Amino acid sequence: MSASTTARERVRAELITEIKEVARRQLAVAGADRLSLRAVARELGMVSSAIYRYFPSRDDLLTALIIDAYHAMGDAAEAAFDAAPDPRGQWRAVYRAVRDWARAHAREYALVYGSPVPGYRAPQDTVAPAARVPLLLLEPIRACWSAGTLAPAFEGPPLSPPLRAQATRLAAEVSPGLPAAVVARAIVAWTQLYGMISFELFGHLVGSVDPSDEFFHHATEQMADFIGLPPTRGPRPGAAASRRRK
Amino acid sequence: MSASTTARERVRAELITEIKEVARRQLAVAGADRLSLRAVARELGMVSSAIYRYFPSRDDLLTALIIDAYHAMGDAAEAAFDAAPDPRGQWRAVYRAVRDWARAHAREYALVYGSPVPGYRAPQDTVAPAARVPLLLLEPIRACWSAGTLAPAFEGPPLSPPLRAQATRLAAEVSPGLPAAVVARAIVAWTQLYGMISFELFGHLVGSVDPSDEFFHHATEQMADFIGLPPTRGPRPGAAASRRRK
DNA sequence: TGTACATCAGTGAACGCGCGTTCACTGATGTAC
DNA sequence: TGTACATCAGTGAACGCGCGTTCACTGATGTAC
Repeated sequence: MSASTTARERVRAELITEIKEVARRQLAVAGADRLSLRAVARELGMVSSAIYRYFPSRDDLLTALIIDAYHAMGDAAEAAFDAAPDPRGQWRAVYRAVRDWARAHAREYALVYGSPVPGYRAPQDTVAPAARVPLLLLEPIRACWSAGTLAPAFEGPPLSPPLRAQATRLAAEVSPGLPAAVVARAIVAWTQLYGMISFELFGHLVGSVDPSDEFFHHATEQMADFIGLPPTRGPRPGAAASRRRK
Repeated sequence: MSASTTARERVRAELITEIKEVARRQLAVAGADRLSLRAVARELGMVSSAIYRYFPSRDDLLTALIIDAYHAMGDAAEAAFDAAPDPRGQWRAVYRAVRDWARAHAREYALVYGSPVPGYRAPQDTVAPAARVPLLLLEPIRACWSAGTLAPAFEGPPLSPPLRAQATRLAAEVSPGLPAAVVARAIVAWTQLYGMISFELFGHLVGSVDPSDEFFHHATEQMADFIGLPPTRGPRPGAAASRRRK
């Protein structure tokens, strides 16, 4: 682990980053199936076979991009979360951050949440990064539950025994003590969020609520009510950040 | 329009159908980007250029498949709708039919609701077929509204003026008189439904609620409550059909 | 500090593949008189 | 009913393209003594 070894390793790490950046840029233009190792190499001024020093195959490069995308989204959501003043604010912040990230990185979003890339199987390494956003969404729910302030807008149907079992097992892993019914609701909201974003990005809201900003914010509050997060006291979402800076 | 002309046209129509069937079968295996005109021609025992007698380009074949997929899904949903006894039953029936169809035709579903095919732009002809399922979902809501039995589980946030305008315009096109707030809720439910199905098919529920049947049915009822459809009197979803046969 | 050797990065040619689309053409099927 | 002509379906060769991956190789960078 001498200085020189580190130097070589540093160069190597930089090139890996650079390859991923170029690949991401090409992804943004072309979509996942059009992503080509040869094109990436060309843009980097290398010969195509040189890429194989860094990624053993195209699929491995794709996997790296997928993991990066999950993390980029997780980072954005986490930063927004941290800047929010209270549980409902955190909920809003994560919703908004996920959507903003998705709109700014539509192809990367599609890579992760769109149709599975044919022939590609996601390895286990993607599981943890993928869980970051849902875990963040659970956090305000858990906090309110602990504080006794979680007040679902309506009771909803009872859980069937198998669903109760699934939700209980999940709660144990992720937020011990949270009731199964609450977990089930959270999953409903989670799927709504991504369904809404996918519809917006993939063009299915054209003709109904497009542009979608207002609808998005409305759905955010609907789902927060559905979950039972108590209303924020004081200023509304956008204002929260500026209040901090004061 | 003599009999002989019709004969030739009939053969032509049959070949168009056959091409689409083969293409659909290949889609089921490979995914949209791997769909190849040459492969389709090969399977039909034709030379690849012969396809151009029937579809001017690969994109036109894709468009035809997309429209067919919307219609297949619409047909399935409509049949289920027609067999249902009351508004909530219709809601359930459509939810279930859409999911069943999606699971049975995952690649076709992905073609339509997954990532947009790179370089492909959906022409206007897809709009009406795409609207069939959402229109079916609105139907029980409209019926209950007219009957005065629509009872949302909670009031929810007020609509911002722009959202109210969008929802009102949409209601005017689609279900005149339906209040904007109801339309907005319907869209929330609609996006939840497809988000849930996409997550299930694309593997994002692995590790939470997989298998997803129980969760799906739970979400169906949650969303029906959310919308305010009155509960069904008597037997539950599965039983409705057998009751008919009795 | 200097030399012999091992490791690694990158090259360039090649393999073998499949694709969408065009074009001039041959026959067969239908139409008009 | 029969013939001349027009329409259409399908052929086969070709154009021009890009792809992922392998392999033997040259140099440069680092390591051990």
